[in-house]
Amino acid sequence: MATESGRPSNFIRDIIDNDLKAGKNQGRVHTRFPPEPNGYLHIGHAKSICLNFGLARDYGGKCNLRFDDTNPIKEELEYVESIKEDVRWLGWDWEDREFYASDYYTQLYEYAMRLVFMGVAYVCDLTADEIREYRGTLTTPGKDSPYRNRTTLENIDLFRRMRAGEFPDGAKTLRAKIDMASGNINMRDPILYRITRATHHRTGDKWCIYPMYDWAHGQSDSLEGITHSICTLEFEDHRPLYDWFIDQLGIHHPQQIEFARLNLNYTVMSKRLLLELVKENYVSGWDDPRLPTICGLRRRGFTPESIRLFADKIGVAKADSTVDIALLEACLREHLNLIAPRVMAVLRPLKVVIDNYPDGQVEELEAINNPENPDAGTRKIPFSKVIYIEQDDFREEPHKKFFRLAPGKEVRLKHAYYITCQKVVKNDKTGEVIELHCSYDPESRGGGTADNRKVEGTLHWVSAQHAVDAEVRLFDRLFIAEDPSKTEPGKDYKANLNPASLEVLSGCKVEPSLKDAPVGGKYQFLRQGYFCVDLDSKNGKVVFNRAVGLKDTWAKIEKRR
RNA sequence: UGGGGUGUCGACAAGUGGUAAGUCAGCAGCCUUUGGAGCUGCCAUUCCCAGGUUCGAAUCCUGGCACCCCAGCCA
Repeated sequence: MATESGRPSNFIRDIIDNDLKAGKNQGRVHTRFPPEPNGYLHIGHAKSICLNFGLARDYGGKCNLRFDDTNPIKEELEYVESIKEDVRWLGWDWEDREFYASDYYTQLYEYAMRLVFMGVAYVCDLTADEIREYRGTLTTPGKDSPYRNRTTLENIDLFRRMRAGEFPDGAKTLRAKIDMASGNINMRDPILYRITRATHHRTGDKWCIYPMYDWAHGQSDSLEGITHSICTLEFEDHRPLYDWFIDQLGIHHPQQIEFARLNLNYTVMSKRLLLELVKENYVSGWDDPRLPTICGLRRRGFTPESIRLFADKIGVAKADSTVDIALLEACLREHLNLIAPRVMAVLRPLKVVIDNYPDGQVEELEAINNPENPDAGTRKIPFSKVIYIEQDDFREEPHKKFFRLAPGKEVRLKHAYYITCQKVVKNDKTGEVIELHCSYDPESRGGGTADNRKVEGTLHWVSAQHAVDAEVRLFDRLFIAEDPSKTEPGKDYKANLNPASLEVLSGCKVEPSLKDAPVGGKYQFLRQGYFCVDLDSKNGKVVFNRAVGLKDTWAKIEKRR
């Protein structure tokens, strides 16, 4: 995990280094993570969170959590709670600096009034359609609103009355008077306030005018003394507007720096699409383990460390990019490999009777908990005459590279004995293999023999009479297409949903130590992958989610054939 | 046709005029009581293209090309 504390070079750190060298901001570094509470956080937000909080950590600065709650129609308390939980879970601490744009509504109103007094903001009576019309297009300039030259006195009066609730929703707006001919559309007299009678999750019905994001954001940063205001690329051409506001007001000037948002293949990251998948029940909820939401990843079995590691590894730059989801998975494996206890679990059981093993005998065999960490110690696992192995670990007619069990072949049972397959029992009708009869070598107890003979394969197993039943959920990517938005004409991203993204296995057999495994507990099922106890586990029923599989060389060999 | 950005390996991404880091993926091998992990080696004579400057260019200059974002009273 060395890279997590390492300091990868990136253009933002270069800027900060230079600022520090130049003595800007009295050497302060103060960032913020500014989510809108209108949805759950996803892995893309995690990139931004780790960037902002990570910068504060590395430069001995601070990072605020600020909710940009300027649109009461879309925002809810449920979302602010989930956001706080997720940021905390990721391992970051905003201490007492939990802020809301709505904390600044009064100040923002006063700032706006200042602009009105200065003659650079006016009340406009144009309808939404008219405003769009007057705005012009990308290639043609807009034209001035007929209300643009109202007197300052009239604007003061009108703006006060907007706030006082004298006009119906949408009847008027407050606009900055900048330049309707600007090539930058954001500068064509942007709207500062709109009239909307909606109950705000924090301010209730106190306000009937709400600031636009563009008006609130820069001033909020300024009020908080933010030095480096880091945001995504699409706000690059808003920067001149934010600068204009700050300069007009003559207040602290944060420096905005834009970076490329995270894209991941085989998934979607937009809040709108995630909301649709949740609302229309394509997934089980915001925390569906197939979703790239933070809570989905958490339920899936991801650790905060693995996500932070991922954020470090993908870096920060300005070029649009799409990161391979395999990198995210690799980060999870890297962390879980170090910390996850190894256990044995048979997902698709095949019964094996060891004919020469004494009836009724049970041995407690010692098993190492984690070869990567000797401190994890050992545990005892029961062995007996009838065990289960994985169906995939037996082949009647094996390929020469198949190192597992086959008629007449000897394999090692992990931590136990060598067994040799003597007889195959099949279902008369279907021909399906339903049971194996094997012999064991009593000299091989613990997994080795005095003659040092080689066995090609080592299998995991579970003693039948001691096994605990479990349900296991296997997840595959939610979409079959690298870029789900690329579809045939007339179809949308949902056409790319993977119909096999969830496979539920019941009747799985896991070793007895897992009987009371805690929700959220993470394990490596030997030779299979990393699994996490799902919150659906209750009254003795254990449910595991496969967070990620182990690298499977055999699967690759088999696929090539 | 306006404005703002970006182009370095299959995917991310360092590089800031001195001769292309690292990670993931892939490939080959070693090792292995997990076909896991670990270890070793290979994987960009070339940086969107074309000119130019220079002893020397991914880095500087000129001209192209491609891609992304912007016309919500969303953020």
